Amino acid sequence: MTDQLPTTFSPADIEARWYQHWEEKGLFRPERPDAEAFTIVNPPPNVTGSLHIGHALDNTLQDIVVRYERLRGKDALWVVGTDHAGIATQMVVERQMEERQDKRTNYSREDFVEKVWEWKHESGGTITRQLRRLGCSMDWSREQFTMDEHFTKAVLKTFVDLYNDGLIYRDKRLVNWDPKLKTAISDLEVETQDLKGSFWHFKYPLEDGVTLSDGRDYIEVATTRPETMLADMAVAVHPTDERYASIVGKHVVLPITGRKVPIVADEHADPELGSGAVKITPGHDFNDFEVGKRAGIAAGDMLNMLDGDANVCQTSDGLVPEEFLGLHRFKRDGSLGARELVIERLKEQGFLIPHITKTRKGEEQELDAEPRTIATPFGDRGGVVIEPWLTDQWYVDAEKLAAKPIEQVKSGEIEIIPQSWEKTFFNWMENIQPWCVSRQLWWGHRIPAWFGPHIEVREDGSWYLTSETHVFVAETEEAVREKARIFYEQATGFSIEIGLLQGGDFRGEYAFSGSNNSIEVDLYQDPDVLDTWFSSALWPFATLGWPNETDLVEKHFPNNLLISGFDILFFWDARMMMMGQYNMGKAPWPKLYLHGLVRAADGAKMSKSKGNVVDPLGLIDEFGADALRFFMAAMESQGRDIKMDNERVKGYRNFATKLWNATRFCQSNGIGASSTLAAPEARLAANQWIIGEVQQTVEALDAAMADLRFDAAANTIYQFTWSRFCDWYLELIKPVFAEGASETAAAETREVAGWALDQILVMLHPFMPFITEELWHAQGALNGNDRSEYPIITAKWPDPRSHVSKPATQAIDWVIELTSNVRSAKNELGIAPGAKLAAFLPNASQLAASTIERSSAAIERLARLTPVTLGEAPDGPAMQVTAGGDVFVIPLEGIIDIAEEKARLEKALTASQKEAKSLEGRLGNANFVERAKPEAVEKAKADFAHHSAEAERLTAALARLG
RNA sequence: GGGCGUAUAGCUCAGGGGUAGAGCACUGUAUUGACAUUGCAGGGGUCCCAAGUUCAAAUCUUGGUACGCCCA
Repeated sequence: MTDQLPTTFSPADIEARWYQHWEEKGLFRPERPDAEAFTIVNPPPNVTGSLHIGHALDNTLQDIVVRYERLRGKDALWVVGTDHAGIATQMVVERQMEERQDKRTNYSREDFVEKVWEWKHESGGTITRQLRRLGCSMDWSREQFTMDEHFTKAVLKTFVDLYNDGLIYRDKRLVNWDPKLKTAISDLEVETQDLKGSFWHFKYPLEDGVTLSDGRDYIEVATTRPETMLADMAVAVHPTDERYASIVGKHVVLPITGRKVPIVADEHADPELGSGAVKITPGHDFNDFEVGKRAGIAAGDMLNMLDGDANVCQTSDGLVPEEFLGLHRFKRDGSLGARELVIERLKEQGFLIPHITKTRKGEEQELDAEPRTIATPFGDRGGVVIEPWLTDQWYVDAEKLAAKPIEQVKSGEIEIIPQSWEKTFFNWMENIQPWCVSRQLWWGHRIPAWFGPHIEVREDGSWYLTSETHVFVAETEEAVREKARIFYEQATGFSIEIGLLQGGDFRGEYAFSGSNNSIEVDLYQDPDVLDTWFSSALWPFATLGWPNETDLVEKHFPNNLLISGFDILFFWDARMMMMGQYNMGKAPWPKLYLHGLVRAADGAKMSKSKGNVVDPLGLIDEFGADALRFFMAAMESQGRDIKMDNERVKGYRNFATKLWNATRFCQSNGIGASSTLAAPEARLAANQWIIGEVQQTVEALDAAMADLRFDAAANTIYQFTWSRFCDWYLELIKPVFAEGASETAAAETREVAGWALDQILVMLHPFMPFITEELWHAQGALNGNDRSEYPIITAKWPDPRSHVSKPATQAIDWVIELTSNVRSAKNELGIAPGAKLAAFLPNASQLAASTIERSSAAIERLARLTPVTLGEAPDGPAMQVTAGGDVFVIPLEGIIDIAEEKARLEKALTASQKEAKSLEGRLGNANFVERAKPEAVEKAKADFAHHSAEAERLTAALARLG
């Protein structure tokens, strides 16, 4: 530590140094075995991620809370780690391969996964380095990764337990299929966008001889997805629709494929919409799937016309013409797709009903289709249109798991802040759909399920292999072998050897071989991995070692609080509630704090494509991490997004500089570190006053933190530091250090000022950790109070144990009022602000008399009044200034323009009279006096007295001027 | 279509039954003793509109308008 602080605060010079110090000394999680725990888990950023402005907000808020609780003596643990981010990470590595003309499928699954791990070790630490730059005090010694061995164990156990409880099951139904990434995704990963599209109208001819009542031999259907007509399995009409009542149960013969499909009655068909008849493609549309099921079509029998790339494939009935096979679902990269060819063929064959419209000139024109806005589903990662596709996937019974969390939020066991999010939460949770958790990826937690042949045993004890699959779910290979062995031995009565094969994407026949004495059955592991969010849902306890290491789990679960952006309320927060309840029997945390988005300065959402992304690291370089953090805290009011404002960040950089310079001032007067937590004894009014102000500030700050009002907390410490400590206290004590002043007073003031500054540093530390640590040590060095073993990060939160001195408060407030009024009057009258003036105070109040006696130096220095004579002023032109009930007369022969002074006083008088009159009116209203709250009446009376007294004083002052 | 949120000074936002606050910006002013990344002083607001409740509404209720977000 250098003896003298540089004149300007340079964040870059201290940030890295202090961070390294904290981390190396283990100060982010000091040993506090007996202390009360405080635990927050960090939302694990994607291992592929880099710090964006949203992370800066999220992590600043968490760090403020964690540092605050650590200062308050808690055993504060901030769990940190990264998420393996299945899709995102696999995409990153695949993209890198592409750049080298390489691809995933050139490798075995094992080799590819090995390459992802290599990538993770080399490049996966970006965001963790960046979090350090922000000053986040996480427990890096226990850094977690969702694919760590112990974490994987937790994931497998959860899956197996859920399976055994019937809460995870395999089902064949439509999923949201991303044809680019070739994986299923969950509902939440689908983003709907409104696109301009078309609505085509077709004629579907009725089977031989059937006509509608109006004689038509066709039925009209309309669709936004004409290509799916290749897999149509029905036409639906509303059961009450009389137009079609006669043909329900009859058939249409589809153009192109010639497939004969029934006309069914179903409520899904809206008689008001179009013709009232809709084509039904159960294999490629979520609504149609339900209609199909109601019409008695089993999921396994639904026609599928697309492969995993969304190219046309042959349906099981073989009716799709050759020319369609292999075409993409719709136009892509300039090549026409199945959609376009279907339109062309229908048009040629006269089955397309044109859309008639008018041009701007009023001429009729014929279009192939009606233009329409279509809500189109996109995959949030792949960015292509989602295809509803019929596959076997694993589903979590979310409805059952959601029941308890819903109850907990309703009962207040889990508090959501701000509360307005509760409705959104309930709305989703109460209508929750089965959660598709399997993903057709290579990077992730492999699903612990093995498939083998299914065996049926007849009543006579004989058995046979069916075409079905038998699923074995267990945490370990040994357990799977054992389960399978028992199953097959019991069914067959033979001795069974189980082989476990990992041979990739097996969907074919099962091996069942050997002689009667020793049969070998080969099982294949499900090639799929789990949704990333399945594992991160376990974060609040799996990071603590669950299902092992119960001491950490016991102390730190449930966590105390979760802070997250509202954008992951469903993805993550709600699922943690479900899994916390399921695995631990408890809510993962009692409080969920949701913050908003950080937006660009113009209010737009930041996005790479818009190019309006603000890099938090750039802001740290420019203004320092402390300033950025303070900005985030000061702007974080509950329930509103934050608009980026660099000027404001700059303002908080200025605030840091202000504090820096205040400390330099203190040092130049020998004010150094304090050695007590309690406030020092003080006799001087200014010192008593600042002690009281510290006390009030701690109270206000604690209250704000208890309510998680980060803005109020930040503003409290900001206002105290700048507007109280710097602007008034330091000015008030300057005379104490003047030559010839009392050494006792100076000593007391050094004690108190050093203590007050220390309290500021500690209170500010959660918000501005770097500068406060730097100044803390500088203060220690100044008076030989070595703090190398007592850094601020693990210091003690203020506890002044003192009461506010009322007389001191009144005296200092009076000095402040006098000073402000003198300054204001001088300014208005154009008198040099520095001019020292003699003043007279007739009829001094007791407060005035004693304060003038005790604090004449301060009055001279601040109000620049000297000497002050208690008594009548000589006649002549004078400026008159009030403070409380006292009127100072300041003679200004030759300097002052009487007319100006009169005008000034008259302006003030008018204002006072106006106030007084309004209050008088209110007090004259019987209704007010009778019905208003007594406090309100009292206050009105007091205000009236004050204003009328002020008006009297001003009237008298004007009279003096003649 | 359903739900949620927001509307307060030029800008970004707090607040909240007793006629309004912060930061920035703006105006004037100050420069040997911590700080111009500063000090001092000042100007600036029918608190979106309308009705209702009330002694009293910017604040509560209802309706409307505008903007934003989420879900279908």
